[in-house]
Amino acid sequence: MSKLNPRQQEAVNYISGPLLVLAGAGSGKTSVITRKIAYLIQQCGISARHIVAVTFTNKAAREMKERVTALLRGAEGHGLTVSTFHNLGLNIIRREHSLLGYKPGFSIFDDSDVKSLLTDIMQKEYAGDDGADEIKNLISQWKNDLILPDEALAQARGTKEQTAAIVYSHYQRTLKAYNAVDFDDLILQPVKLFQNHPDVLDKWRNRIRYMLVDEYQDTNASQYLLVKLLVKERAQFTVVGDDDQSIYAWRGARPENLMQLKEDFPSLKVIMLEQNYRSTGRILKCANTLISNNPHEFVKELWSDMGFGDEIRVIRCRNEDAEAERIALEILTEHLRSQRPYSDFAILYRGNYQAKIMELKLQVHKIPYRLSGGTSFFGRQEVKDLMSYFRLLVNPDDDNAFLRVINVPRREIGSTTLEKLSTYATERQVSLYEASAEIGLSEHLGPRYTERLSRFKHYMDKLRQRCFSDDPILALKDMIIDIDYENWIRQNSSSEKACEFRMGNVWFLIDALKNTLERDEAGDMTIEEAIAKLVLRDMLERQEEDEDGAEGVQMMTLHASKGLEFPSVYIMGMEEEILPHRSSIETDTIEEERRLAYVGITRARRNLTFTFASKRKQYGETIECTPSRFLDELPSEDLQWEGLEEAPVEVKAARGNSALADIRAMLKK
DNA sequence: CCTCCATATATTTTT
DNA sequence: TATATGGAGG
Repeated sequence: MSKLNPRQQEAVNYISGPLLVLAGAGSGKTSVITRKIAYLIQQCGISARHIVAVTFTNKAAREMKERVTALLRGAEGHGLTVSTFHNLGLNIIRREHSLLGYKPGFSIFDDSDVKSLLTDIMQKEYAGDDGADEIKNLISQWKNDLILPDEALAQARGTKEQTAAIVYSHYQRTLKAYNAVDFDDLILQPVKLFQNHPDVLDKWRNRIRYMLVDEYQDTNASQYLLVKLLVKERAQFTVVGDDDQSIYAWRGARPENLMQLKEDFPSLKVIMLEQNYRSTGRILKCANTLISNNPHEFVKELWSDMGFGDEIRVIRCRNEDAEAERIALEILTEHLRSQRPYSDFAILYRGNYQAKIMELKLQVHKIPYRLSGGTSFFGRQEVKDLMSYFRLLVNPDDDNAFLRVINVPRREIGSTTLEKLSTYATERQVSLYEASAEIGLSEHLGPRYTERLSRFKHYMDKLRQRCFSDDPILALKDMIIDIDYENWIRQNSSSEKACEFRMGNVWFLIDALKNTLERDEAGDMTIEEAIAKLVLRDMLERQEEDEDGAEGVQMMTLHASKGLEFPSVYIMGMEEEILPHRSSIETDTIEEERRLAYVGITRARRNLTFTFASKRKQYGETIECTPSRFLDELPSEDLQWEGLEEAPVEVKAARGNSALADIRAMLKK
């Protein structure tokens, strides 16, 4: 454990009021938070069970918990809560579900569930499904801003918003009927609960006496309100954030919450952490210069004592192919020459689509790599199928899950049968599952079909019983064999190898569930909870990580790189329309793109390289590219340009300041 | 119910 | 240009 610097120490020791820590990139904010938790417990006599630390990702929460545990002895940390916002919300809803009108075992709808439900609603009610994505975003925005369906309808402007508001109210009713919540509800519902039931809020306030919030600049309106409600009056909290690393505004994050804090808590103390323990001086100089182009409320200037370091390179390439080739070759030679492991290198890009060529080039040169992001594990068919089975088991009202699994594998229940079942269920005001075995159904359907439906229901009923009385994991394993899921997968796979892989995912999921149940310290985790955790991606990433010891070049989007660090960083596609993304140029919101570039730069410990292509194939046609304006904003004396061979002789001679202008002039021709 | 061809469509995504 | 989705037809 390293010593804290005076500012960090101050942040740890200040407990007499609300505190905002503006922690620059690499300034050791996690140390501050973890040390502070230990301090609160060991020096201030606050019991761990009264402390709550919130993060945005499971990974951050896990890491934090591990580091705190290392600082504590024995049972000191018992009852400490370190969780994500969503997990905290989930726990609140679970404890108070009846007040909110949910039954135990409620489902959590992920993005794809939400989308399919919305398309369904729109098709049924409004004949047409154009812009389901847009409507989904609008609804999500409303929820993040704590706007309920009625209010949304009242304030909707234009036909699109009005339709969205109507769909919203319909959607919310349907979710309730399905006994389900979506991700946004995990925050919104607790806030509503606290607003409407002061007694319940008091109970939670008494439970949470000190609160710490990480990545505060990423909180949205409802998350902030949740924090505010919980800490009120007592105002015992520490929030840590960095306005310069706010890159999720498009997702509802409100970096202005940092300012808001000052107004809501006049006694707020602000501490800035500017010493960086990660990068060379030159990299930080670059980062500082770039970000100074953004308007600022608080001005930070990162510095470090890690030496000035190498020049920052900017490499111009003929096209996107040459760009990827160049990066691959550089990493290869650097790895061979200096014996540095591949995991020292990271390749960052703006959009996932850029990863493809890069991946190809790395493969050609047999360079191992790890790609994060892209199609998620949860997007896979077999995972969705299985998750739907799990969900239906703990929540029979989940029609979405029912529809997904009813014909997986084939049970000869076609669309006509389901339509009739659905009409009947709506009429009777019960779930599809419930309706499947009701006597009255036979008036609408022939015996053959009612038989098939009721057989399914009875099978699931029996399974549910086993899950709750017996060993649930064993029951689920048996289920997979019972329904001959492997055969179903085989039929739907292109090759035997693909089938094996997919069955691997199935057993992996079961394993994750098993571990979740076993690793629970309190030992009282139910399958409902375990399944909910699975939907929240919790307990899954953990296994993924320790599976493949992380050897290989790291490839990820700039967004995904936040919070990480690498000795050598390559940022590719430094071009107008890519790094300041086209739409952000159009909507005049390049500040966030600049922060994105800033995040990328500050990931690098020692070496930083930018690349860009002068020509690029896009949607079938070749287009000329202009180097990113952000390159212009960097201190030119610290940049070393390469790849200007094709440039006119005089340009070749004139490096530095005028180089970029010359390339521009040349590209114009 | 499944397969194939035409057509549209092209950011970032912690949960 | 590549990929995903949906409709038509077997």
